[in-house]
Amino acid sequence: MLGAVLQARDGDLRVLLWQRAQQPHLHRWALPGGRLAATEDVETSIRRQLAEKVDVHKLSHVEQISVFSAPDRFPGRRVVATAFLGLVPSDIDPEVPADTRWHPVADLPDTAFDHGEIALTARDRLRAKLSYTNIGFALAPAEFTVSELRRIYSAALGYQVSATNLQRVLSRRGVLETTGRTVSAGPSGGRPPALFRFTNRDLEVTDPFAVLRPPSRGGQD
Amino acid sequence: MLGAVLQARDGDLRVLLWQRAQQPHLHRWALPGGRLAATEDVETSIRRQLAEKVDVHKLSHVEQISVFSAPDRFPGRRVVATAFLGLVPSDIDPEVPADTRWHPVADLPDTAFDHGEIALTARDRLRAKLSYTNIGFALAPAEFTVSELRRIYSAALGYQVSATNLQRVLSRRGVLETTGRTVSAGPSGGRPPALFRFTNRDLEVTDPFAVLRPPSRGGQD
DNA sequence: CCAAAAGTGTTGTGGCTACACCCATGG
DNA sequence: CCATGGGTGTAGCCACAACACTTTTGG
Repeated sequence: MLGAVLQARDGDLRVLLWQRAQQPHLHRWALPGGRLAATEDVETSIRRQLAEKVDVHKLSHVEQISVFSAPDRFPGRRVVATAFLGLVPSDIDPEVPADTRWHPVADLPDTAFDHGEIALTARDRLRAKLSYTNIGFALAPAEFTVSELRRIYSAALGYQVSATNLQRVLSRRGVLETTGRTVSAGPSGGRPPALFRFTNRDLEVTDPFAVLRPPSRGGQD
Repeated sequence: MLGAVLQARDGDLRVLLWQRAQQPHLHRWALPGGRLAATEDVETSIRRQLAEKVDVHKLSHVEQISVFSAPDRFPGRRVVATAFLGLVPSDIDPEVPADTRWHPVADLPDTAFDHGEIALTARDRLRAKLSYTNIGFALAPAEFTVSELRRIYSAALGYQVSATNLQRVLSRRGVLETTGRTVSAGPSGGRPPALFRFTNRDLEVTDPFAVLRPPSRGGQD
């Protein structure tokens, strides 16, 4: 039961890690997690673990990544871990314990066990879903300017995206809508930006990317 | 540990199910599977289970679907299942036990526990991957005509795909290649079809569907 | 020579990137 | 009035679906 909690922070995509104080893997950085209790399903459990151990209460999105089960992944005894991707909006700053840090996923420290690999898998899953779902809602505040959103997408994807096309793609898909309000311009002037929000804060697939799609007229399934 | 083994058979996408002979869920249809042994990882284990129990030795592709963990999914005690998608090429016909059948996924019988839901999840995963990967190799024989491939894709997707465009999309992506050989025409005449094969029999993503893709010139990550 | 099936040529379209251009503000 | 950042208009591209057309066989 491990959670790769990701957030767009300071221009990078970061993952929450804590530094181990005992053997094995003393001083290495690990993903937070814990054991499944008898009356929970796995998603409930990982949410509880993250709230209790690292004060992350407001995961805007949680999904399963995979089960990691190589017999030698944990020294001594057999440990099978179910790994999760969790996302935190960029305007939230949980009060994490002293041994815990947000590390850039692109520049991980020495990680315990296979936790580095898990973090990278979580990042890749997020990146893929940014393209074909509305999952950006889980990284962004409730309302934001297109510039802010651009910074978030750039951090998560690892390259600069154009604000112009970001707005256009998400609007065309009906993912983004304007609030009608604007916020005042920055200290160096410029036109005051409009505030936007995501129309839907549940995950939905917005680009079914079905090549070989069903015939346009005629029977479905 | 459960395997949803799918195959394109007789024009349908089918899943291998066996009929339970005891309580609970007497006479309902269940996915094959078993328990994880101490020295295996989960993929090795599901391959072993399927070979031992239903004589499926030649899974051309195996991947994890998800962990199913609702506390009440199994009556009595808590059972957490890791579910897999397994694929069998259409020219193989395993000698399955007497209590086992290939059921169309679109028309499932009464299933045990949540196994029906798992089979549908597996089908949806396969359908998505047919669009953006070369996963067709796992459903097709080593060599085949475009017509045969069309039948396989149509069965898996649940709607008719055009042979013309199927060949074109897969060729453009470099997924398909001709063997140079042809096979003789059918009883009703017609031009003898060419034999094709997949260029690669390992899973690869052929359409990265990255909207918001990185700038064409300039810095990557 | 005709029906049937395989395979190619070609047109139109939608969604995207790139970039030029216009808009609204602070100093 | 000009620098700065926000936002729109538009051209071009590319992968695809659709369908007309050509090719090659059996009878």
